[in-house]
Amino acid sequence: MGTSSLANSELAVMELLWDKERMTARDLREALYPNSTKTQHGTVQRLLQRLEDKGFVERDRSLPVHLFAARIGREEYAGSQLEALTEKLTGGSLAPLLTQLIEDRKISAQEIRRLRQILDDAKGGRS
Amino acid sequence: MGTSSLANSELAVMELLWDKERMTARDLREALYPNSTKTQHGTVQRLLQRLEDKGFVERDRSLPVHLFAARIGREEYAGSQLEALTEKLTGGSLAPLLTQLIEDRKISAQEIRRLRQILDDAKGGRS
DNA sequence: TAGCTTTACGACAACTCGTCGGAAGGACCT
DNA sequence: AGGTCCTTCCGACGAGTTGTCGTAAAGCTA
Repeated sequence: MGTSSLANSELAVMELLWDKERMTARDLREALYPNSTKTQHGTVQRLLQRLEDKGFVERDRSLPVHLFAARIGREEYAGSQLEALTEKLTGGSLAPLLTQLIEDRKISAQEIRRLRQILDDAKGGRS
Repeated sequence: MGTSSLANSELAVMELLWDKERMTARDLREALYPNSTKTQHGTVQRLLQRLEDKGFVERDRSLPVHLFAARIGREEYAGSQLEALTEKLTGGSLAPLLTQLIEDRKISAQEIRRLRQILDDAKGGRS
């Protein structure tokens, strides 16, 4: 399904949840706004609610102070974004993008080796 | 630096320019809106102007009827978008994304072979 | 009860995107 | 010259998104 995409502030929240697994709104506020004026509660709550609406965040309401957790992993999100990108631009094929990055020297030799390794494993190791 | 990104209608224009190399606004209007009411030439002009502002399109003003051409290729754009994506989500590394796509079976065996081929060529064939 | 924290939500400004409409100018024909 | 087309140029608008703010309601703790 079309996993929608994350805006900047939303991504910042997700980054924290990807690192810490379970946080309260207060934890997030303190991490995002070091000198937290009181007004920024609302901002964080707003972000969390929208992320919940979009299905990116899970909210544990069993306690009065809710706990938030990422519902989709960073890799999973990154993968879906990459898929959307190839779908939109190259008919779903990754090859042209990879070619371009290599031609532009955006990929190091080490990264190339790593990618080869991944592809080799995929070839042999399908269940 | 940061090549900004294309909205849907803008992408539609670029797709045409990527195919045809040089077009007038009229060509574009007819391709985009088959039953072109008169009002839509403004829309196309608007899109073209914004694309020109963003640096995606080049406008030849030497004739009264301007000629438009893509200033960045599809592959180049796709590559820059992929680069922005990895930069934002995985610290610039492509490996996690590739792993994810393979795990989710989003990449066919044929595509995997193709990617391997590209990587092999890159390894041997650097100038 | 008073005080503090938290949730829930309405509202807002800024921005983007796609679209519309109209002013201005040039080319061409009669 | 006048009229008609076509084109460029640009202001504006409605809708949607994003980040923010303010505040009402609810719940705990003392």
